[in-house]
Amino acid sequence: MLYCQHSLQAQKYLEVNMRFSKMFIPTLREAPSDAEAISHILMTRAGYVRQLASGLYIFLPLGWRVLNKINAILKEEMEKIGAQEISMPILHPAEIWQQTGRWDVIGDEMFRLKDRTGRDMCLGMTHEEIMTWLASKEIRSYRDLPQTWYQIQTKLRDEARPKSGILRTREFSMKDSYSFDASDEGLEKNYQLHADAYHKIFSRCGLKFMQVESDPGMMGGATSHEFMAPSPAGEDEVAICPGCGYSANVELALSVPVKTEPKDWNKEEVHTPEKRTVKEVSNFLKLSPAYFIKSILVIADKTPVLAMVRGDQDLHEKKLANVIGIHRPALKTEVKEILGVEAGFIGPAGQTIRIVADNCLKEGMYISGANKPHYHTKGIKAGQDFNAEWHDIHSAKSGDLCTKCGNPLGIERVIEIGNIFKLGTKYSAPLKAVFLDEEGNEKPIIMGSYGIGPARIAAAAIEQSNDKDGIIWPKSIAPFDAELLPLNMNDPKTVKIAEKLYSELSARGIDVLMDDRAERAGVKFKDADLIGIPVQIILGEKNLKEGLVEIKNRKTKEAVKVKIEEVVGKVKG
RNA sequence: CGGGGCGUAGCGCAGCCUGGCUAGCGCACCUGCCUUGGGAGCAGGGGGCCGGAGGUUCGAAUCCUCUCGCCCCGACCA
Repeated sequence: MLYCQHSLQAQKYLEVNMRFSKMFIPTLREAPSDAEAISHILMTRAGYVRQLASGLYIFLPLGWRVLNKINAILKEEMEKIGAQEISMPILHPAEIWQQTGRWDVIGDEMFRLKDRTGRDMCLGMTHEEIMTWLASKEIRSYRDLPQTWYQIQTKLRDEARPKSGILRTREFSMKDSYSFDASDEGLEKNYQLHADAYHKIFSRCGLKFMQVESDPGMMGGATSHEFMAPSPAGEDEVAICPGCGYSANVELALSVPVKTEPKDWNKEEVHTPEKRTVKEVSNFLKLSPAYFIKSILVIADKTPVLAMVRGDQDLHEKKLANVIGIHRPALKTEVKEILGVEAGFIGPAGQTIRIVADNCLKEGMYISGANKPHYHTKGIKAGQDFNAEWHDIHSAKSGDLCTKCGNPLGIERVIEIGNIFKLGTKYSAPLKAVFLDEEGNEKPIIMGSYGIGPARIAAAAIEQSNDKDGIIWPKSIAPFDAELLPLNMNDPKTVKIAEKLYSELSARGIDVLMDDRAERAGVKFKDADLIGIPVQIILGEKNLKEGLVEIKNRKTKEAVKVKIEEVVGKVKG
């Protein structure tokens, strides 16, 4: 009996919450002026989110429903690969972060605080440390492995620059999972299971996406991939080869710049008065920038390094950092001091400092600074005029050739929606998360970590699917399956049929939002399109007189008239 | 952190340069009438510490200084 009362109440509550007149859906006719990204504008206008402060967002009922839909998919696919859901604190003691060294490595991006006793604490930006701590306490034997634990948990990062609405925030929810294995083979398997699960997740969420090679960065470990949703609103770029399928974040994408027609110059010094940049000199000498060497002096750990790329290429800081470590550009005064000539006329010839040069400079003849004010040297050749450490340190750009198959690469802007890392023992070793193998040897657990940002999925879905009228949700993550639009709430017949359809659809497990407001038809249409529920069921007086209602597809705008009795079947199918 | 922009009603904006009536417009909101297939119409109404502090001035939304917040570009992004 008690149970019955409860469920009756629940039923009533549910119904109230599916009526537009009762639900909190504050739609806006105009977008706030500080919104720029389409997803940000539409989520705000359609009443999905509100901003509390920079990088902090409130999810309103519609927005929260979308996140829950996404989370449900995440959970299903995680459980399918044997991951077990747990929940970790977001307030962490400093010691654990100190043990892995990240307490010191990570800078202002970590929120730090002290508890009342003065103990250092931080807010979790990710959970490798805490997950590993747990494993270190509980895992003893190879028999306890493998394990995969996951959570959908809040992360906090004091971002240098929150941006694009919900895409880059200081507090966000993340599905993060962690695998613990006794062997590299085990990790490989879990890594692959996650990659497969991620493909299913993003497909189910209706996204266009791709998996690309990525830079493990400070996460450590050897291998990592990112899942990217193509969109101009993204902040990453990937290089894609249409020939062999090679795809990688431009931070590490390898490419071969298109070769230039070989020149056979005699070495000579050319007077280039006041011409300093590659652009200036190449215009002055009427030669393509590709015949020049761009030399950039940087300071790494107090020692100078001369980095060189071809004149038509750009140096990629991250690629260079992977070779020489953290570095900064040299000051103008340092250039003069170290190389003996002002910036603009520096070149590799005769220099004795460390030189790191882009692979493509190995071949060909170039023009470079003569290390003498207002002069450049024509006819410089690698091996003859200078020696260097050879690496791919240029930014891959559209039209560069694939290192694997030689086809021209394309560059695409993307939103990062997920990543997977092979961590190895980076965290288990310092935190002493170890196990005994069959022979009784103590070994560190082999780990992987895997993240997905649900809010980014939502934002990416909107970025990829919208029109001038509003959002067009993929069915799977829409806040409702269908929206009922009784156009004239003053017409008793309309109301009666709307109520009937509403309860019939609900009874069949279809989530319906009924726009029961006493608004005019135009307002309801506009809001329905803005909110973006995939199916609109339109109840107009004229059609109802003939026993018909209209079912309209939000995406295609196609509408079909069907008999009232057929609505449920039609929507369900 | 560097560069740029903006803070005036819930939202979008004007006014500021060249100081001076009661700070204004559109939308939204409230009341009534009317209307009901693409953000209707008429009439009436409520809502503001002009981001904050200090200064200049007889007088500051407006000029000056400081400060806080938000957005964009860059740096950064485990």
